[in-house]
Amino acid sequence: MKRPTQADVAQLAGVSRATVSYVVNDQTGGRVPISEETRRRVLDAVAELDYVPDARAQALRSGDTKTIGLIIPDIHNPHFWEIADGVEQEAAAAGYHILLSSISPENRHAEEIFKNLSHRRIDGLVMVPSFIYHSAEAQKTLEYLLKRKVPIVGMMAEYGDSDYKIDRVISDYRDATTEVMNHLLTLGHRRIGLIFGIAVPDLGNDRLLAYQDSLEAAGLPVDPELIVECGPTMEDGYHATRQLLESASPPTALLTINDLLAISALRAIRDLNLNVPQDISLVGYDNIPLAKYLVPRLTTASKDGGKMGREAVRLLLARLQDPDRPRQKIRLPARLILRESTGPAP
Amino acid sequence: MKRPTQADVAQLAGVSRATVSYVVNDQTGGRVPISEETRRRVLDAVAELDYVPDARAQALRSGDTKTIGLIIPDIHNPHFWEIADGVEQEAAAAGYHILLSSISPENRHAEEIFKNLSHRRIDGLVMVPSFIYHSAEAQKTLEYLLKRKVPIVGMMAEYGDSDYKIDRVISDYRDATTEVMNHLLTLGHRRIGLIFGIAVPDLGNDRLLAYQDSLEAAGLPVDPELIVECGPTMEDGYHATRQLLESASPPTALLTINDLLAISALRAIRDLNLNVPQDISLVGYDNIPLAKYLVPRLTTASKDGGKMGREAVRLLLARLQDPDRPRQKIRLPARLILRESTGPAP
DNA sequence: TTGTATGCGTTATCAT
DNA sequence: ATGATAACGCATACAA
Repeated sequence: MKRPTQADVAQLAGVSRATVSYVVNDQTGGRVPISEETRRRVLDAVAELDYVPDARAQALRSGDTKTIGLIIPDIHNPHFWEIADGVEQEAAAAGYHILLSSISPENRHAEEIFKNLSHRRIDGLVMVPSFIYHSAEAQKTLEYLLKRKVPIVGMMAEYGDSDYKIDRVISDYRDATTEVMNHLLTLGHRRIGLIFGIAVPDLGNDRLLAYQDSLEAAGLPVDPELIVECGPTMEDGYHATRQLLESASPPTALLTINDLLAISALRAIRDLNLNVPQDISLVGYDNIPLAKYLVPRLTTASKDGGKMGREAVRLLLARLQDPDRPRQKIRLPARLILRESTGPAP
Repeated sequence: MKRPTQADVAQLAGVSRATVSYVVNDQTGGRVPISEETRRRVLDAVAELDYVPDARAQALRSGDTKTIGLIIPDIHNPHFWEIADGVEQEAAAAGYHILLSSISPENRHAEEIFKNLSHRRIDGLVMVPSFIYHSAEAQKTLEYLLKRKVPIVGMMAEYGDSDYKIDRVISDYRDATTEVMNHLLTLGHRRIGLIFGIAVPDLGNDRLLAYQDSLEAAGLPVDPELIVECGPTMEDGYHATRQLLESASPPTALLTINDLLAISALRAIRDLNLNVPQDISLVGYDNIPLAKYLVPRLTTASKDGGKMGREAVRLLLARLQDPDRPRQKIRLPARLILRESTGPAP
């Protein structure tokens, strides 16, 4: 069965198409008055036919699609779901839909997806822009969108202050990492390892930098042996941890790039018959919801992904309303959450 | 800067709009021949202007939006993210985008979201239809879409065989639960608890039913005290577990409705100074990626959400091609995955 | 208070 | 080999 159009409704109600439009869009409250009689007839016809306006035509006509693109780097990381959740909620509340793309680094389609978003004429874009840095093609598309004044909000680290002219939700783990390091140093740890499992180069540099700085500030050497770079999966993290702990002089404390890898590190530690935190202290990042249910409860740093997502959308909607407002930066500090996985150095 | 349209390109290239369309859509290979000369001029103009066709206009013209709606019940459950991931991948490969909606039970906007999907003229819909059952409004919208021949694929349990005329990816835990129960029974467990943390009534009935049937088949009573209904969050699961284990006669084995709740149950068990599996056996569902990294490694049943998602999209695309093909059911069996969290009854 | 006419950017059907 | 033109469904300025 064909979908009814405005014209069908108009015909059934015995009015013109314009009138249907007025009634459906409630312009009645505004400038165009509609008689109760007509109004009812139209509404009846709408109900009768199950008429639903066609968003494509509306979009074509009005210029905006009521759709926001969302690009996240790794769909398998709960931290990014929280962001997505926040974005979805805030957007839905404002009548916007989310076009979700997960651009993982293995995904060669990155540029294609990105370009497709432009093709779709999204009203705005929220992204974790890490993937941008290493794709010239993606950068070009970004420039394109920018030139067309498509509002873009990036959720990024402070340090990676590339000069794209976009609104930002800034949240990184630099200060939190300094806190973590001080915490561990105070507990007497001198050899602190870092499981650096990242999907894309540069991602996680906030943590790496602060880690190195803290070490130097404490007059400790930065031992490259203690920094294990690996892939972003739990399996990568598991093997990296084993490798590190089985080395000649293993660390007494371990930072992992995120809570997921902390879980696999926990497993690796257990498989080596060591205990957390007695034998080794462990710290994750992101404070994913289950972190506080782990055994032991995980010490971690928290970014509040939900809030990041909501703030990002708020920024986006504000710019949509006023395209020329000054560029904004919203800073969402990360908090250190002390739980049970850290303790005195053995 | 305004976005360039087909007309702008045509003007710059000194050709008609139709010609631009031909070149851009590569109809040249098909029936419409274009001279190399013209072709080049158009392509140059496209590059010059950074012209990107407007999907809205294309959609309006062609009738389809290259967009698939996806409705999942709980954005916080990794299982559903795996489904989403599968859907996204398969859809992207075919040039489709995903419009994601998470309809949680607390979300009063359920019908609204659903209706909105219709408003958007999505080409098809993939959903976990549990939420449908309890919203008359949602049912109406479903009927509406069905009547309009919008392809819908449901990912559901076998038993909940409502008679909507849709394609299905069937996957439930009925048989897997029977396996689980036999496994536990064989290990000597006689009092087996069930943490039934569900977001929506009826969800999880596959597990509940098989649980009860297995008990009866073994000549064991179904003790309502052993079945704790609670909400879907980890906190709910934590409290439910404590409540159950602190009761007069606690179980020696525990099923939780999903792995997330199993993690919180693990925590609760630990807080009561009990050990898994020595004091109590624990089984989850969904085999989320981190299940095998838990301490102890979690025995669970697995549904392969990624595959469910991919199959769902395949079904959808097939029906898009041939709207009148016979209705399909794809059955994806769940597997029992024995790990370390189950052992002999104490 | 309502109807008429026009255009949004495409594509497909005719002509030429 | 290319161009003119008519839809697609809607919203709005303007006319009545």
